[in-house]
Amino acid sequence: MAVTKRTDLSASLEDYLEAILNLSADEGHAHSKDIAERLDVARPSVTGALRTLKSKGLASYEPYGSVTLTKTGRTAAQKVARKHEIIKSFFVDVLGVDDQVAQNAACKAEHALGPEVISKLLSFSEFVNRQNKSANNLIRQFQKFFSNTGDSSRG
Amino acid sequence: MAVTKRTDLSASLEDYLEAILNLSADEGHAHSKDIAERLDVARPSVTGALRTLKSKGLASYEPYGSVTLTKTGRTAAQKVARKHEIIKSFFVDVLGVDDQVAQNAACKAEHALGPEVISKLLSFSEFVNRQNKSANNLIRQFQKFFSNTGDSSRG
DNA sequence: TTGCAAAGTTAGCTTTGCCTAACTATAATC
DNA sequence: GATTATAGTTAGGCAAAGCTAACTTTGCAA
Repeated sequence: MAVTKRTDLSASLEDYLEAILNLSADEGHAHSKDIAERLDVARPSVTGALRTLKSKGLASYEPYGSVTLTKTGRTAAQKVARKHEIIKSFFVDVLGVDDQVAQNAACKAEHALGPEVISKLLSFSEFVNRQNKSANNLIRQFQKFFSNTGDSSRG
Repeated sequence: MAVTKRTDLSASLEDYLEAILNLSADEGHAHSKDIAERLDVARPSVTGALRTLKSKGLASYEPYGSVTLTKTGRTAAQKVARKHEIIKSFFVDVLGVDDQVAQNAACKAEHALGPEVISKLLSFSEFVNRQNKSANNLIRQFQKFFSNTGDSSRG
């Protein structure tokens, strides 16, 4: 098996990578200030994180310059973003969780779930979202089932 | 709405609570040393955590004495343990994830998922594990579907 | 009953990740 | 080209959570 990661990234650094990736996609560039806003963090915290990302070879960045991801960094960021998408889509499409709640939960869970779980979660969503009548029907049944038995006081 | 928690617990403190609860159930008592072993942490780290739990009114504990949970502590611990069970059972019974992998993933995800998601996840597992033929059948279909399309390199 | 091993604690240190206050660089406008 | 707002950095600090090394307590066993 190929060696993919030498050092595991912290949840925090994964968040920074994801923010840079998303800002680059949404705005065309990732400014330090925008990263701070997106992560709801003070500007000096971003400076520090960028230094760390650079030292790990994940981001290209010069003081007062703009931020881009290296190839390695982009790959890592995409992995996190993909997890996020998969988890959120499962929460929304299968479980019927509210979009904003799903978004927040996915933000946290994306750092907790490894490849085995993610892979199966994705397959499950795909399976269920297929033009598979019985699967679709099952989800509709579930939504109905939930509205009878489930309520938020059970959490 | 009733006030349930004044201060959110860190993931780490939740882990300690859960360990104390589980040790008490499994062994009849929770010794500091056993908590350290279960959480794979050094003994002094446990001393510190117990002091914190005590200061928050979650554990009863005197230096060199034994550890028990207060009523509040037990409630909090049970909430965490219940999340763990729900998540793990979903991973194993619905997704067909390996038991040990599911166990580890649940350990981490239990700190990330709030009541809305947990509640729906539970209902979904219940729904699927019912003597509901079509649901059962669908899960079997999924396992088959997965073995064709899913593989761990997709994570 | 003494004496020793195991359990628990203290002291002191490290890392991570965040903060505020204050300084510097940049770039935009007059 | 000087001025100034904005972006970014530095310095210094704090809290959480862990660690090791060394000390104290406790309880069992000879």
